[in-house]
Amino acid sequence: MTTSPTGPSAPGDQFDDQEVAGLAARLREHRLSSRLTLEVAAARIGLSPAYLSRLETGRRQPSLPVLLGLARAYGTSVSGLLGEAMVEPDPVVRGGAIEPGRAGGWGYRRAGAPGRAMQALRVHVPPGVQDAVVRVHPGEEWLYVLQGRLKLTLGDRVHVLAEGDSAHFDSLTPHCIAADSADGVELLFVHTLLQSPGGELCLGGGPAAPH
Amino acid sequence: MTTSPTGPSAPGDQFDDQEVAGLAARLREHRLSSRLTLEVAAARIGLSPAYLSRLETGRRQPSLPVLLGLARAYGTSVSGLLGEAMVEPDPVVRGGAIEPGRAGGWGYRRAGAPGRAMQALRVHVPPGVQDAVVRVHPGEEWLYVLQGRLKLTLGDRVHVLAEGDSAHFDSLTPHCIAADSADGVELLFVHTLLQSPGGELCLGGGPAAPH
DNA sequence: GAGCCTTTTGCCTCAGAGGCAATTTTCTTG
DNA sequence: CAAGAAAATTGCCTCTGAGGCAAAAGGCTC
Repeated sequence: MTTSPTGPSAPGDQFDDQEVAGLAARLREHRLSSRLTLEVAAARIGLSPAYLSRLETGRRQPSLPVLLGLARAYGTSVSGLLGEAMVEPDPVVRGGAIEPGRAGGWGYRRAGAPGRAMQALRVHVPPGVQDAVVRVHPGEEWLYVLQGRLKLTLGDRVHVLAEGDSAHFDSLTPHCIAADSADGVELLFVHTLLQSPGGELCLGGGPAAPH
Repeated sequence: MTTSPTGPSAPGDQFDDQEVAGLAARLREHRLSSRLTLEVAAARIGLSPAYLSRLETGRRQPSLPVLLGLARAYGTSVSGLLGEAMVEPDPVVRGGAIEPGRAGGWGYRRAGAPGRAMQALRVHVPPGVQDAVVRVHPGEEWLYVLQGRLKLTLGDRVHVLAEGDSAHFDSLTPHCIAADSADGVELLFVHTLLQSPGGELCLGGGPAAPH
């Protein structure tokens, strides 16, 4: 296709859409956010730096194996690389939402206005306080580490974020956080409540430690 | 890749996994479940029947455009065709250097995952650069000053925010921002496309007040 | 057996994937 | 600002393999 000299090619001749265009940008984004040079990233994936550069500038289109390799290397899916709308293929609804419990010992203060779809908080998580509760609720969450190191558990993966790192995830992903540094961790926390079913995000609970 | 005559090709040389293998079967499945002949389906997608047959028997691998065309024609996603586990994009974005230049003198770098309702950016606004454009759009906006002083105009009021201050307002409020310090201002910027009435500012200095 | 429909295969072409090496650009550092 | 190093891009080449066409198999029904 695409070629067919005489080809009327049926409806939809140019697939070379946003998707493919966005791919290049997304590839670069992924690599940069991991602070990798072309050389390092390429080696890791099994490509030449030159070729990777071409992919990131949209001058080449990856073959399927390469595409899969890229997705794997960057810890994402092909769908993610293509910026594809996340179409849930199966209508299966996973097991019930877990009621958020309380974890004590955190201090926080509102950093945004209350009563909105989006909530922003500045939170201090003292060391040693384990957030044993796994949270699951609708909406989106974003956080940014201001100071210290954060241990963020998403699903079954544990990420350690340093100062300046941020995370963005679906609140439906079971998640819990804890400090990973001696004097706790300071972070900004923004979340949306797409349909808030009474489930107010309960960060505080315990005695609000200052700062 | 795959080729590289001398190529050690790093870890993970055979991407030709289940995914690619399954693709063939899935293609056939999709076509048959629609009761289409190769000829009809191929015409619809814009391929030759022969080639489609080869794809369905795993003797060829589709290029990216073809893959997208197939997904579209069968009303599914690439991910679906590949039988990919729906892997959420890596939620962690490492902090790092801000890309200079882009967007009218501003430097910014995505701090959250793309393609979501909520977008997070880390922005550096150089001094002197006036954001002449007054923005108005649906959604909510939140920002946090990491460094420097920010002049924020909301409607007809001008606010000056210092380090640690944040603002939360409705994007429908005409707004524009500028640096108010010699070496520009560094800020975190989160916005949603959701709706919500009202709009206020939250000045906050240090760590603070509880709940 | 002959017609008809669908799928597979042989064979060809040529675009383009992908590597290498040289060049240019960007970042450091004196 | 020049010198050097590191990163990114580009020129050029090769050769795989995508993808078309047309002929060759199966599979029907009559």
